[in-house]
Amino acid sequence: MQKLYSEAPTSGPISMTSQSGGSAGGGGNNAGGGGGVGGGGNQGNPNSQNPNNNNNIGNNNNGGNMSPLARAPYSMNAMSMPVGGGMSSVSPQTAATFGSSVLDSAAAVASMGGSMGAAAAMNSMAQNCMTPSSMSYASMGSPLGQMGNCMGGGMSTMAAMGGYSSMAAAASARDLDTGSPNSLNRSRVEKPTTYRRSYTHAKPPYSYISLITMAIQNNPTRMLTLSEIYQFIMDLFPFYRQNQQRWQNSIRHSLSFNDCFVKIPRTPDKPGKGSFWTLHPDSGNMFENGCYLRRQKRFKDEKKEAIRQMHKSPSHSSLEATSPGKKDHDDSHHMHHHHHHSRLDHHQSHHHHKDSGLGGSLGSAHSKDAEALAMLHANAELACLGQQAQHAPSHHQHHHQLQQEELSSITSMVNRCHPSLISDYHSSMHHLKQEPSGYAPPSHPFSINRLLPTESKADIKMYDMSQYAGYNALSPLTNSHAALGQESYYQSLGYHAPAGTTTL
DNA sequence: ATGTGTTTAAATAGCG
DNA sequence: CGCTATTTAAACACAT
Repeated sequence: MQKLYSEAPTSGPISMTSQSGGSAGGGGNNAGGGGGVGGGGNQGNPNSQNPNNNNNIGNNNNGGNMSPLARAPYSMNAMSMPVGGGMSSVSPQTAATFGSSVLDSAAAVASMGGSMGAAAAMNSMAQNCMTPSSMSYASMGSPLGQMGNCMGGGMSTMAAMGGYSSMAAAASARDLDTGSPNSLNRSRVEKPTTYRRSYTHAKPPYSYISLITMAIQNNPTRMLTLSEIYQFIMDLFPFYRQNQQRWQNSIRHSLSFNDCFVKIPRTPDKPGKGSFWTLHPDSGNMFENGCYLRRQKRFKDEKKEAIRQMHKSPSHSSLEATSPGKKDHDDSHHMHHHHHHSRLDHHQSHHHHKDSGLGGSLGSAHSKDAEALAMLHANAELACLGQQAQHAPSHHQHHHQLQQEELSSITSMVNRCHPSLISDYHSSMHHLKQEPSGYAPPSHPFSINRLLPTESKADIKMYDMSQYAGYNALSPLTNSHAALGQESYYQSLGYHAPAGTTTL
């Protein structure tokens, strides 16, 4: 029984022995900060999960106005559009694209998607290329969709599953939308629509790591600034328009704590706030098991790990740290992709030099490097895929069938997404992979089923489904993507836009 | 001041 | 039920 998600970001009863104390650490001087005491008790009463209090602080955007109710449940429709309740939080570009608040305009959805029943559409798309028209929708610029590279088929599969038929969508849309942007249905809202409310507040079934990965993967450059990551998440999931302070802190923590995320310094020619974040080239498909809530094993960068180790027990000389083959110990034993070194590593090693004082992996960055790097990543990811497919997870026999399917869907995604990568992709595949034969397994491990409690499957209600579907099938990005066309879309993201535009 | 990053610590939650 | 991944809080360090 995996839990679906909790209502409030907070979560429960945190008992916490309040006290904070120990200042343990302190340590790390070098790297950043360090310090403090940690854990601290939560100040206020922990249990109160009222999402309301706190945050929103200024962070701007977000909709201040959205009352919980106002916030539409994201039905697919809602999802499909950038945003909800007020576009306030939506990125300018996106907003512009859509003009008015989407949410309300269920109609829009209907028209747009009309049928887009996600599932069907997606699947078919995956298989072959789509016609231009289908492409628009399916082409999934959807975050999830594009995640294909690494997040993999899983996401897309899920989307497919979602299959909330358009009717479902329609229905919900219908309710929600009263037409005017503000109409937030006051009156109706009041009614005990608990369930609906819950949607709204429902926490997406993805870990922060998944979310970050989605965000990064979704971007053509495969590099995002912190604030862009935030924005992506908020645009996609209304849930995160609340309690920003809380989850954003978590995001930050995730970024620095997990080796799979690599920080790339901003180049002088691109002034701005923080650095760029990207995925470690070797991180591979961290969600190959199809679970976006918890990976089986955390990805660890050998070097960093070594350093950490060293840090801990200085006794071990640097030798160990340096030796490449080392470390695996702790986790390696079972599974992983790790070394199939091929050209990937090559690149990688080639690239990094300095990096943060520590192990430095990746970090150079001369503007073009950035691009190169992005490319590199793309390649790496693709390659990973290939590899993955190749020697399938021998370890856990479950998902093997996936590969084919995954591969093909990914292929199509790749084609759709980064034209420039296509060739690379092919060559990678060439290298690492045999060609897909297309047989499609009747059911795959990545299915939404895996995300739902078995027991409750039976009672999954339509809205539940649509909720999931919403997460995957359509996204603001998808639409905008469709509407603008990739290039424009990229630009709209501000990668080439005038300074300031993008980076909030 | 505020946003970014790091890091410690503790609580919680998936999963085998 | 145990192990460990993830989430949440907080304290800092730094850069803008």
